Amino acid sequence: MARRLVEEEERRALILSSAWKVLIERGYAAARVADIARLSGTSTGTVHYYFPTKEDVLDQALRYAADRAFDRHHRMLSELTDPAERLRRLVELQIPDRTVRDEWTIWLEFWNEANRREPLRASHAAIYHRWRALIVQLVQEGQDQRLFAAELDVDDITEEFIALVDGLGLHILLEPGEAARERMRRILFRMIDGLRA
Amino acid sequence: MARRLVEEEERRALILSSAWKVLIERGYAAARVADIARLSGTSTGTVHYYFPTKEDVLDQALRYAADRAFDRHHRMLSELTDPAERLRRLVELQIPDRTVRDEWTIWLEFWNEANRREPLRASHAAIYHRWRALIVQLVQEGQDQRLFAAELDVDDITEEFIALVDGLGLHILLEPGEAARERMRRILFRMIDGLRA
DNA sequence: CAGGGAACTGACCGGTCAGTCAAGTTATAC
DNA sequence: GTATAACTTGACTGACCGGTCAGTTCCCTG
Repeated sequence: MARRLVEEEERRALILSSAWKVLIERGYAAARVADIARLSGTSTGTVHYYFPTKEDVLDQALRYAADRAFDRHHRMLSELTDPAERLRRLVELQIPDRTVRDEWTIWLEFWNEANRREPLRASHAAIYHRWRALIVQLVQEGQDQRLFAAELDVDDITEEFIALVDGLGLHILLEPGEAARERMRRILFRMIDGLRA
Repeated sequence: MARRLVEEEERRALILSSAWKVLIERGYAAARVADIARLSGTSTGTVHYYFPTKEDVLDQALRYAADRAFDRHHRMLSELTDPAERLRRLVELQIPDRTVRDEWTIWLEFWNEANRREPLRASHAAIYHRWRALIVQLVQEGQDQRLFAAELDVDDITEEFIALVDGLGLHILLEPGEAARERMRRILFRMIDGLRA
């Protein structure tokens, strides 16, 4: 019986976004159901009413966070048209600073959990697949417009780009500093320049 | 009183290597002192005799693992002389397959914990500093021998190399496959070729 | 060989927390 | 207005586990 579907969905989203905050604050392992309940303004009973186990809430919160990050980046890109410009914007959006620090923390937790549990690994793969598809599209557009060299292997370029973002982002997360951020920008911008036809 | 210094050190090393196995098997958060004790063939009391808290054992096990990995790689490199050859060997040693999978799992745990606790972040930074120094030395040797282009920024090249290894390794860990391993090799070898004078 | 301290043991204590459930509240249908 | 089902609550239970400590064993020294 789907009597209060809208409110029910709001409730779920509220719990998930609380779980997201708890994940950032305490991490997957130390997250408590009571924390999520408190942040949501409800009780532990209600959290369990919507999500059978703690694992369910946290896993869905990880996916929820990744989806939202993807959508946000996707939206930001639609303002631009030039493929190289779009790639550069993508870099800017991911350089860890005070505000995107949280997103990187979630990624670390996601990687770790995905490495341990098959079902989550599948979710993770789906999310990365979407990321790759986005980059592949940008690079292909660049080639179609004769802006990027035609002989480049699109999949290799995509993998290299994402690996560089992940690796550099990770390093900045663990050893922050303006110089490191500047270097991430420099390295990736140079790579993007190298795509030119 | 340093009566049984040798045995004491052996004991500590035994406990640390057990902790290392538990870290791989269950992860930092789910590791139990009782697991470490069982694997070491001792009691939880003994584990606590050598290490005040669980955090102490696990943190030291992380450092222990990182040190051993570094030493092993360092040793493998000493067989070679050509800088480009050495870099390629370094890549080969880090492509995740059945045997180095464990090492990558430890890195994931290390990153995650370092991201949450300042003291561990300092240990992590020290370990990465050593890694960077190793690569910097290899690149500089290449430049000194006129094998690598002199105008390259050594620090940028080093950071790019390590970021690529971390990013690609991470992706293979989470989405294994021969094609992905082949791609990691291809991308990094191409980068190394690009250093040529 | 006796004394003493280092090394070791594992039962136990105390705190934590996920998940349950019985009782209550609110909304809907008719 | 009443019956019914959805939803909410939070006290409670049972499992888990880190760290302690009283007691034991082992080894060294004099």
